[in-house]
Amino acid sequence: MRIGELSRRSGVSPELLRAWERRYGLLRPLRSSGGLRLYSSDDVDRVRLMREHMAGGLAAAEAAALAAGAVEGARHAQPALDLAALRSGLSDALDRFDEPGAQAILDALLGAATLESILSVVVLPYLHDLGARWERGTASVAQEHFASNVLRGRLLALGRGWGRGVGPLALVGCLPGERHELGLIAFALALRARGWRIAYLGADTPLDTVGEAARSLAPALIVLVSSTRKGVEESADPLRVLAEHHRIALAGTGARDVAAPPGVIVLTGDPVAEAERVTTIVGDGSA
Amino acid sequence: MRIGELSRRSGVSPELLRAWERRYGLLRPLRSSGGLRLYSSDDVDRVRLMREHMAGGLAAAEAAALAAGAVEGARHAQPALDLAALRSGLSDALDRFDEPGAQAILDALLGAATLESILSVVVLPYLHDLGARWERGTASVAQEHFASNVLRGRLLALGRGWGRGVGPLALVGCLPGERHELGLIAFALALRARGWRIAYLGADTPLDTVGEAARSLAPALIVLVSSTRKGVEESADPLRVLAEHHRIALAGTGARDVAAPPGVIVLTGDPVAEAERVTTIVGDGSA
Amino acid sequence: MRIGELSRRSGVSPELLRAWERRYGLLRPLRSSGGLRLYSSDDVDRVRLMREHMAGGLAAAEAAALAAGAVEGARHAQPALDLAALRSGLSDALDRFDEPGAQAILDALLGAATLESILSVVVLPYLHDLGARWERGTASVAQEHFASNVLRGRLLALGRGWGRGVGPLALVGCLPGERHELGLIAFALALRARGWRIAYLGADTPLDTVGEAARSLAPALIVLVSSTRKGVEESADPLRVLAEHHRIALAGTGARDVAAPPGVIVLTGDPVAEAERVTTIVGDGSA
DNA sequence: ATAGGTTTTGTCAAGCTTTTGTACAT
DNA sequence: ATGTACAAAAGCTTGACAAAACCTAT
Repeated sequence: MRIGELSRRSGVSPELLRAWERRYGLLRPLRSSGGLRLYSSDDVDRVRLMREHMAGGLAAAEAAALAAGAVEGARHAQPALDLAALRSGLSDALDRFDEPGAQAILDALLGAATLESILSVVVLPYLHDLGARWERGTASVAQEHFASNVLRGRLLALGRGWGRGVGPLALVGCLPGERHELGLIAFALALRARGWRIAYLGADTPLDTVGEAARSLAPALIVLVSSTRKGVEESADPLRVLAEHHRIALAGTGARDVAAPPGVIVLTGDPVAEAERVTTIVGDGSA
Repeated sequence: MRIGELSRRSGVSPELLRAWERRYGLLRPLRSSGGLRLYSSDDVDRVRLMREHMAGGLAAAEAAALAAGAVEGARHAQPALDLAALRSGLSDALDRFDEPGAQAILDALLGAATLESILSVVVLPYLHDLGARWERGTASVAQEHFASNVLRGRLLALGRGWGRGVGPLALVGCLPGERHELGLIAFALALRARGWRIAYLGADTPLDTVGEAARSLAPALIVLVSSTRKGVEESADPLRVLAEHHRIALAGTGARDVAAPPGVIVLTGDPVAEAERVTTIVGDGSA
Repeated sequence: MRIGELSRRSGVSPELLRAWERRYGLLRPLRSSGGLRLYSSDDVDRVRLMREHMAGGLAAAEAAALAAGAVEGARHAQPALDLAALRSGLSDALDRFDEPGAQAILDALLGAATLESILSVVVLPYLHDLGARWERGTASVAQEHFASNVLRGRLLALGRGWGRGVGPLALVGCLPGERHELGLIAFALALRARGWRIAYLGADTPLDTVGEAARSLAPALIVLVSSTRKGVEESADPLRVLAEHHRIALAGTGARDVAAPPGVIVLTGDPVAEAERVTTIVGDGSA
């Protein structure tokens, strides 16, 4: 806003506002191409605060120093959308086997936040937490089954049509024995958001099955997930063979600290970040 | 649409619209073969947004930057499920009599969101908006008919089989003279999602027909809708009689501020919320 | 009809009708042997639509483009529905790893047929056929994985919110070792269509997990599925224990010809029919 | 606080083109 | 029926202008 509007909102004359700027540096407005001062709504707060301090008896110079600093501080204390609260609400609902409640929270999330932030701030941390509670024995297997199925249904629905388009094709699946497909779906969604096409094979996919599909689809990338190191080691030989003909990425906690066959990209970070990285790698190489 | 129509809809003179385009790039209309500017309905929104910002005290240049940026920004930081965009897409498709386009958007919505949120965030607001436009004369009767028929077909398809099952039975219909059944269908779907069985009588149902049906079906609840107050008042006497033998709920904007006969539940809120409330009431009473 | 009649019905002068034809191609009348224009009743609609659009403020050129397109669109939108053809189309699309194609067919199905008929005429026979082809070695494991995941995502989306409501609660899951959950989902959907609430535990659920969930949810029925006889036999003992406290139904081809523990309902038919039967049994008993 | 100059923005005008309904001659 | 013509309405571009708001400097 320009100086007139700021004056109206704050009750301080334009001349005085300019004086405060020159003398105390209270405000640092941007300038238009013609030189007019352009203020933000923060500046209104700053000016109001300054007036309050002066009404409280402070000298102008002191009031300005306080007002300039205070608004900076307040800025950091305001969360836009309370993702943390929604995450714990989701967690509670799923623990209670409350499917409608969980769906309602997911609706709210999907309508208000980006897919990526939902994945990396809500869903993936929730899964991680559920896994930890399961190991400590404070979450039951039934809760884990129930929650997985609710989330899986929802995430798969978001992937509807992910095979369509003109982007590079990613063939995605879990290594044999691996049953946790939520991380894989999250990864596939993150790839999809970057323009990839997805062919989804799901949980517990034998490697010769992957090979079969790869022969007929000729994907630009094969993504395999395993949450256990053992799963990766047991598949080491067929992986090596597969890697001779296709570009392969290996993800999941099981892929860490494993000697990957040559040519296999190891993805150790979170799905969203790694999807970005893989997109860069493949994009540079092939396009 | 051409500049004159945009001017009429937005309340901004053609000269000014051209000036805003030249100076701030607020709009980027297509051109006809002869060079005339052709605008979309998005542009109406943009201009309205600009005027709102100016009414809020912003200078034209800043207001334009915000209005143009709002669309850009929405595109960049897209929520996973952009309900607002889908709603306006639906609105555009129906305005254009583009039935396949509308169906595709409904497909996408049904795949990704809960029926409830689709009803309360997309369909019902759309109906409300259509009604408002119709009153202002900016929507034609043909458009309203077309849109109603597409939505009614789709929603009724979702209700297919809603009479089956084990839940309490709701007998639903419109009061005599009432022809807008979409709100009623939405209400019935929300009840169905809560386990009710539905017997659907549709638009413009004489009350003795309702009485007959009620005698043979013994419903746990009769839901009647009227969008006009007059409709409710004219049916006051037979309603009173019906209420002696059955539990009745009265919904629709016509039900507001009306002296309801004793024993009649008046539902003034949106269908989804009221379906929840009614379910609680009846659930407490009977189960 | 000739141009005079069309003019009378549509309220547009013959000269103007000819101008619209020449300029915008709005109508393409047949010609009599003498060269007179011959119109169909569709053309009346087109002209009326054009006038509606113009009344709505659109310029003639734009109105004509919309009117000509809308009638085209409406024509394409009503092909009769051939379930058998759609089923084989679905099968082909899934065999080809063509996810978008499969989704489009599912869209068409869901828009035009009841869920029940889709399940019993398309999805379940398709699964049966896929199993048979797999045994004969004419379908690959990769195809089966891919198809299962597409269908599972779609069916789970249809079940969204199935935990809500006032109906009896069914706790559903696959027996340990059982990985084919599509039949289970179909069964759950058929129950839901009859007013049941569903708590879904998914594939490969340990029986103590089921017991845990049952203790906290107190379901009216527990549904367990197994496609192999071996799965049932191995779980015989814990099943007996579970049956002492809960009403249990056992479904899937594995449930046939097995000596069921006392009190366990054995469901040997197709999911839709058996859902009906179970609803009758439980409905008679409790309501 | 004032003076004198600058920027911003809504409006208008002139001269020409496009669009579109109607009319007329063949 | 066809083709052409015509005129009113609406639109385009360029350019200008004046009031309001804002700038710097004194």
